[in-house]
Amino acid sequence: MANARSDDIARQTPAPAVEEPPRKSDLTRQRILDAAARVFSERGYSGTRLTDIAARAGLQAGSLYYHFDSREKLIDEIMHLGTRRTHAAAVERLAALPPDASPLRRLETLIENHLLLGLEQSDYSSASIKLIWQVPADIRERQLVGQRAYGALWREELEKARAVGAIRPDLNLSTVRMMIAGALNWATDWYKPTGDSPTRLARDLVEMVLHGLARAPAREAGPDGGVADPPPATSRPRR
Amino acid sequence: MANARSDDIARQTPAPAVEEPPRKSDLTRQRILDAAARVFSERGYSGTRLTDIAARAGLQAGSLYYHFDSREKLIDEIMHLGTRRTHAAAVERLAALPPDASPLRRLETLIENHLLLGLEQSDYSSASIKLIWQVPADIRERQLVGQRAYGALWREELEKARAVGAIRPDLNLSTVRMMIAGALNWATDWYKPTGDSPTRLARDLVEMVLHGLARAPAREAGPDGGVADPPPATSRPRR
DNA sequence: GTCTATACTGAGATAGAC
DNA sequence: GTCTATCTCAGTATAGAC
Repeated sequence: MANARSDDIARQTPAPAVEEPPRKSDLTRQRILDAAARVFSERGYSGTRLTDIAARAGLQAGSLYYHFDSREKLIDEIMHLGTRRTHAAAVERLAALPPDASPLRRLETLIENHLLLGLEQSDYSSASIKLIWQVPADIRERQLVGQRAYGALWREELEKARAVGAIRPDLNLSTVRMMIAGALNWATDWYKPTGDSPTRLARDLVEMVLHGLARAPAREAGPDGGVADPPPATSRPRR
Repeated sequence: MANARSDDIARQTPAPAVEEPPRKSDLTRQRILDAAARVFSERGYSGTRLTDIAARAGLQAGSLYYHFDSREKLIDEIMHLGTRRTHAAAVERLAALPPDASPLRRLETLIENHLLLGLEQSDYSSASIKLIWQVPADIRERQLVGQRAYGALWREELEKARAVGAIRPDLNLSTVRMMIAGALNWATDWYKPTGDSPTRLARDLVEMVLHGLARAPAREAGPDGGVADPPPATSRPRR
């Protein structure tokens, strides 16, 4: 799938206080993490054996234990990194918006960021999404705690949008959040690189989430300039 | 969660041609299936051991093999039943609509049916949803084949809606289908009986999917009478 | 048909040589 | 640090008594 995955967005290894040459075989540790993120995101929790990870990292299964205490610790770290990475990228992309960007434009950014990271930009993000409901409950609990900050970001943006009347006031926002997450995260599973591009998927998804599936009769332009209105009825149907 | 699950909707054991008393311990077989559906839907693929299933069905692990060749066969059957059940219930509920129900009303029905079965009405449906991306690829392939008819039903209804102009013409319908599935199916994982009721969730979900999150300025009533329009701006916010 | 007892297997984990 | 070899154990599956 993604030989070209960069995964350099928001790599947040805490920078050493002083310039140190990266200790020679913390590089191996990193290789193992990268390999594991990839394999887990491809084969899931029960489909991934330590042997697979070791093979991809170019060593023997037993050698992994020099770097990690257990398979579980390895999973913990990958998922944690995935969440942090998604979160950091979101913050970054929000910051890159013009300061007067509308709340809807900001939500759009959150949606795109999450989907693109999960689909093709980061094995860590994909893995954390794919694994969250596959892993045993204790692992999941730890992860959900770590995801609070990211969840809070979504909540804030949604509330901000509601405060200024950009979104409907009648929906339970935490339900909304979970539904959007579902639509985005499920894609991590069904997405095949042979179909629509991630960018195109993101577009349709943003449209659906913000404006819905139903033909909105005579919808007028909203107060913000950032979000495209649904195209006119004459658009050519797709598929 | 669901001691009261009926699971009698669309139970499709092929009726014997002649009236036969149900063979005494096909009943056991059924008990095993019910137990397995429940446990798998609660603990997932790798969290479920044959011992758990046996315990819930009231026998020893080894005894399962009198009724099923392998754990895999058992999973196959449960998931298959889940799909059939969801599909059959959908057909039933569509048939129960007034013949002049609008296409949007029909989509609404599909959405509600899928969500409610997955959340609380059928362990089989929950299990098939929860397991589909957890099981090994060969099991999944078989299931996806079995789901084609149900997928086709969705596709038909969506296309019908588009044909009469009830939904937007610019979205890729198979993407739409997967996004809706994601929003609905993800709920099977995060849903906790302590929050909003499934009915309430279904309402918000239908609203989101059909009309979107954005405040639609000056939306007018659609041509169909079945679907509630978004409430006025004065609605009281939730959460 | 269901039980008890046991065989088999895959995969995580450890030990010790290099 | 990484290898090879091995231990351990959980969990599926089988055998044979009842």
